[in-house]
Amino acid sequence: MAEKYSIGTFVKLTGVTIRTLHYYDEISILKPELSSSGRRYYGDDHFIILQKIVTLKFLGFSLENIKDLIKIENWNLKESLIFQKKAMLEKRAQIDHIIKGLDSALNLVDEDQPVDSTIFISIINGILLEDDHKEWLENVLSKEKVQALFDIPQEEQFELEKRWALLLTELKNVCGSDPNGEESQLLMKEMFTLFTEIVGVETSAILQMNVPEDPSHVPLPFTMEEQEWLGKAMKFYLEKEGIEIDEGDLS
Amino acid sequence: MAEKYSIGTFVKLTGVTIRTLHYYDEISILKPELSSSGRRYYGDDHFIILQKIVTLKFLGFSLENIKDLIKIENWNLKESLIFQKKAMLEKRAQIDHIIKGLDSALNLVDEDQPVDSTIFISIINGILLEDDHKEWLENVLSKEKVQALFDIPQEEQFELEKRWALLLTELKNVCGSDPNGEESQLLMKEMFTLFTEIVGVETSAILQMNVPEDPSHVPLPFTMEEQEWLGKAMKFYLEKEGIEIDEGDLS
DNA sequence: GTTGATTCTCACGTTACGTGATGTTTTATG
DNA sequence: CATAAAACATCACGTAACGTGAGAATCAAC
Repeated sequence: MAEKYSIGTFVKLTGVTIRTLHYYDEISILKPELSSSGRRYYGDDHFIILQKIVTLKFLGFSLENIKDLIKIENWNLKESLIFQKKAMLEKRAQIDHIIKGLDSALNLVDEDQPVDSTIFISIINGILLEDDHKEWLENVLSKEKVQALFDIPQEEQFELEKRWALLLTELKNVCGSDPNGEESQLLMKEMFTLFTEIVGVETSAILQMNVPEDPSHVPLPFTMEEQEWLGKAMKFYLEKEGIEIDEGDLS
Repeated sequence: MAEKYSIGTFVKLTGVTIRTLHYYDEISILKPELSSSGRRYYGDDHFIILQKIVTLKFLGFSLENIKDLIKIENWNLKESLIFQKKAMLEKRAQIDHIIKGLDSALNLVDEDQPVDSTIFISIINGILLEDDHKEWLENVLSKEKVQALFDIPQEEQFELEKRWALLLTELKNVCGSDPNGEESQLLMKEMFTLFTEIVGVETSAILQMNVPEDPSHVPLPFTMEEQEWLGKAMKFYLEKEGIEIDEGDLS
């Protein structure tokens, strides 16, 4: 009953491709018998091994790994399985993170208002680098405040992101006009309102936080000229509000 | 203010490697200015493009895709984002499936009893091919029964898998002894009990189901000889139970 | 002028095969 | 038995996004 199958019939039995069997032969993970003319013949034992291979592959193991797993009869499988599971859980967390980013991105582009690409990228970056931001924020705020910041519901988060994007867009539009003009100053007010709303502390407090020096590359969606203009507008606004400000805060 | 950075300083600003910038230059996704001697110099505009690239890469897009996305100023981003999200959701489902398989695998190897590798593979395969099985089962059972089958809680599922593995192991052990011996027949009884318990119908009913011809390669964890022996043992058992059986049911 | 740091261009390695191109063996048919 | 058609064989290159040297050229500093 020990039938031997040619490679053609074997692939029909197993569902893998001929090339795959060639490859497995090449890397010595599944070596068939050879006829005198060099043709490959597979039997039931090969069938079993192949099942092991595809199953373990399905579980996420690499062929290199599988090679060891089926060679070493002494399956120390448990360890491998645990390791594998940890890796998969990490992968899933990673994907969840990406999906979250995609959701926020979709939320932004969903509006009728087209969003400037630099703003878009800046905001999405902010979301994706959330964890870094969190760590960074804990330098200047209490842990509870930071936690509260990240515990706000998704909807609200979306809302804030949208307002932030809109504000940045409008800022970019008025850039170049009078920094002390009515429009500009209205936007400044909205900006600090948003700041306060997001961070949950007063404007004056924000400016007095001693920001630790760090080169974590949070990209600003503004050109040099725009940043300069922004600096002027903020200065006017803060002066009117009667808030002291050190020189050289706006890089 | 339009500073130009050498590649060395640029990588320190951005965090990517030199090789990456070389590569991006090569595939024309981020082309810096060149000095007369051929050295690369990057400016703020390159910085912005690079931010876009890394962000979109984070969102799961391929460089080929990104190339189009930043070239075509007309961002039809929304479509791409939706597509991307769908892909990611699929990926996550896939990973969830794998994790489920790993859990079952861990549950099996967790026992003191070592499990024969063919049995192990067979069972894990059954779990991983769950969906196929479901479809297959709907050919012979009612939809509700099938649904009920897959709705049983995880713990119970684990329990059944364990019993099944144990049974198969013991069967393999007595293989070769008298198919009508006491031990063999006890195992037969447990086997049909398990069948009944799992599928939820009587043994006689199982054997009368007309199984559709399909080459869905469900691998049995038995060698040819073992299968032959199994056939005999089953025949004895069913005869004692007074159940009719057609010839040629056991392939 | 000489060293040391920086940067350049090949060019191969990675994973698990897909996809031809081209040559040989087996099988089927007249 | 001759010949055509399948089946099967072995190269060998392509994939995605870089990592990792090797060896040569350029730059900044002493």
